[in-house]
Amino acid sequence: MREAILDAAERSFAERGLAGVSMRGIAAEAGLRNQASLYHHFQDKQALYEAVLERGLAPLVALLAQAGDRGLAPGPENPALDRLVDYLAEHPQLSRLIQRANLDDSRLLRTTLQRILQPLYVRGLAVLSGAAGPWEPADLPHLAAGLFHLIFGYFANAPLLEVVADHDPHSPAAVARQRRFLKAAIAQLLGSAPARRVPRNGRRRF
Amino acid sequence: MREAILDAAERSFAERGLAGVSMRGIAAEAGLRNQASLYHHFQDKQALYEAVLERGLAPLVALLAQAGDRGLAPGPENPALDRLVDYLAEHPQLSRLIQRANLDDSRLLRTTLQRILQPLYVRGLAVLSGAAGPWEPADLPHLAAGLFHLIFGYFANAPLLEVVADHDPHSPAAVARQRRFLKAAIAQLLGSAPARRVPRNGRRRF
Amino acid sequence: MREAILDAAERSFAERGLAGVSMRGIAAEAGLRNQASLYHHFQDKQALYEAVLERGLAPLVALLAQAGDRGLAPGPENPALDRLVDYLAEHPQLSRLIQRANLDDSRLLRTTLQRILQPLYVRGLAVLSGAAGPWEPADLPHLAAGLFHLIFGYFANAPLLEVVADHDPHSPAAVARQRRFLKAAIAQLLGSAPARRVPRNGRRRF
Amino acid sequence: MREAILDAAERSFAERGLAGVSMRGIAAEAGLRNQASLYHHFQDKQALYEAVLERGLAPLVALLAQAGDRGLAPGPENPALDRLVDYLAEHPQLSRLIQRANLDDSRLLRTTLQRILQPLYVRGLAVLSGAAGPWEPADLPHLAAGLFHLIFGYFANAPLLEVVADHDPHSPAAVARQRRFLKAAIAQLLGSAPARRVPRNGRRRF
DNA sequence: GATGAATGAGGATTCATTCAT
DNA sequence: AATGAATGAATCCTCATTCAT
Repeated sequence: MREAILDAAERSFAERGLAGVSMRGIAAEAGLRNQASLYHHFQDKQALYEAVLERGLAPLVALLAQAGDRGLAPGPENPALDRLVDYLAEHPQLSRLIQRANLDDSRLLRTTLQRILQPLYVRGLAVLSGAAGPWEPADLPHLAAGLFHLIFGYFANAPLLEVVADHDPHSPAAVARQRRFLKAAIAQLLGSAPARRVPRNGRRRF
Repeated sequence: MREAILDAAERSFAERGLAGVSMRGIAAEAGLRNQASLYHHFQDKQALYEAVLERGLAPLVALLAQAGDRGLAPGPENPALDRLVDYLAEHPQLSRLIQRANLDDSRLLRTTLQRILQPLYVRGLAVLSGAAGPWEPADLPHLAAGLFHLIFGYFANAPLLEVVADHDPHSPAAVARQRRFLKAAIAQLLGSAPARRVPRNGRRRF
Repeated sequence: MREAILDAAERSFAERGLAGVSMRGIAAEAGLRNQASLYHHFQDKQALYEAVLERGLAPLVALLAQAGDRGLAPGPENPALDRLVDYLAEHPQLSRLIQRANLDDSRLLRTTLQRILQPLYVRGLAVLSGAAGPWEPADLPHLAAGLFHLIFGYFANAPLLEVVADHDPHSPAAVARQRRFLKAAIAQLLGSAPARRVPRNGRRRF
Repeated sequence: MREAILDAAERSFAERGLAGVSMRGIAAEAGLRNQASLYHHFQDKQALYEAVLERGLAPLVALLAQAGDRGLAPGPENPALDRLVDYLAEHPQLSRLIQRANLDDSRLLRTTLQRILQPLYVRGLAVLSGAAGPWEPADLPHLAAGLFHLIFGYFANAPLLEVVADHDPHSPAAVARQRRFLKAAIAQLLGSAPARRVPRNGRRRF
């Protein structure tokens, strides 16, 4: 029941945002006959939104926790990026939900996002600080943000790509392609490209 | 008057999205005492939103048109990327407006975005197709989208960065840093990096 | 229009109190097809309530201002009490409205009542301080309150009297009787009774 | 449990009236986690209200029954008025509750009040009919109502007195003063004033 | 005797929009 | 070109109440 509500709300919020969704609509989508029931499970719309976010982000948090020190750095021994892309591809609304949350930030939301995402950011930064590439320490926040946008932007903005590129971003072929693209792109950025070539002095480039 | 309305609406829509903004709020922000006046200038809310979008995107279109065949490819002779970043930094709500428009796509909006953005995309693709790097033709839509997200994501998601990274994304120092970061990142991705270090055998690194 | 709303609201609030009245009901009673129109004239329910109170109390304020230094002290040369009773009898909902306002006091309401009623109280106190009777200065607030309750209580609690006493408090005969009663009672309390009868034998008068 | 509910409900109804109080609020105030429990003890909101009223009025009924034929007539041998004032002062919400009940009269309530209060009224009338003072038989309902308002009005409208007179009506000093005031006022009205002073020149005392 | 869940009706308020001025 | 007024529909949320446990 609570889960059904969260499911319905997740779909709705991802698709139309906090302001664009009505409690009536969520109730209907959840198979409830009445909006009042929503308020039995969640204090108000904002609380429901935050619960949706928290539940939606949990798997990502877990996934990155599993990855440990390697973060999303691509490489044969680290499946984290693959897994992340797979997960995002299987949950097409998740990227949109996160993107929405960034834009719709209210005070409360900001708190929630901060609580959930800041640890991720801090760990991610640690990983990046070991990366090669032309990056100075002051670049790292920009680099972290850039990777975030590269990874999540594809699914978040899928409809746009559909429209301007006549490209179905969710097709299996496109998802596979996006996985390869992301790996290569991250490798290019972090200097951790699969060792296609040996750096001149034998030191790994990163 | 019309411009004042557009200004107010642009701020509002960028900040809270189509559904999150009321005609009353826009009228108030524009200094009008009555919402009815809005309907003298724009047929309805949707039309106002589209006018805002169109006006907001025009400078970007012009800027990219000016860049011509070089697109955003970084290099000493191409100031387009610098100009774009400067423009986005000076119009902090613009990136958010565009990101919103992507997410809020309705039928009508989709049409507008398609009309405006598709030519840009097509030209951009042409430019990218000449890029170096490990990209096959089928990667190009992914690469184009990736660049788009890299560039616009920084300003669109500024508040998030603020919160998790304790970083003021709009400070002059941060903007300058982002400009350099973007150049370097695009260079890494497109293989047009200024030859900061020479690959041992003279072959471009990617 | 505004006046029609105030009329409807006055009737409703007097009869059922702030919480007991719905904006929908007021709109209907005012002949409006829609509650939304109420909000064109009054910011919210509370503001409407306060406007009703202010308008309702104004005649009383004026009446007492006219009475000047004599206040409500009964006597052949001071028609104020008669006029007040007449006015209250002609506006049966007014006493109830005031009684309601006393009970329903919220922060805002308290402010309104204070603004309107405090000057009346201060002036009334001055009048009473000249009264005869067994009153010490510290009795005066109690005396003022007592007179207030004597005067307004009759109409405010009319339904109760109807029920327990099988008495129609609004009938002309009853109103006339109440006028005489009030005069006599105030006279007894303030020591200014018209010398209606001389205790013939020194026996206690009552 | 039942008593705890009645306590909570009494406080709530006295403070905000029947319409201003929610079953949820009462349950919370009674320490219950769920409104459903209320319905185990009382059929519905109206029944709860009536139970509160009945329980609240019982001590007053008892007190007046004890007073017997003397009613509230003040005098050294009759402590009823003192007791009543003490009781009202100790139960500050009771006067408000009664005043509310008068104003909120619904059909059902009217029945309850009638059942409880009419015997009191009838007995009171009998007592008053023996009173001295300038009262004719037809004055008696007015006199009875007047006494009622004098006595109950002070506590019912305490907040108003607080606001306009900067007077704490519940302070021990004020309560003591009110007791003396009421005695004196009733004495004045009923003609049973202790012969405190002899009019020095045969002129009416006021 | 208490509670969690559900629900229909209704609460206040805001919405986008229109019309007369 | 701007405004005040009006309105139907929708907003979020709370209401009193019921039922199964």
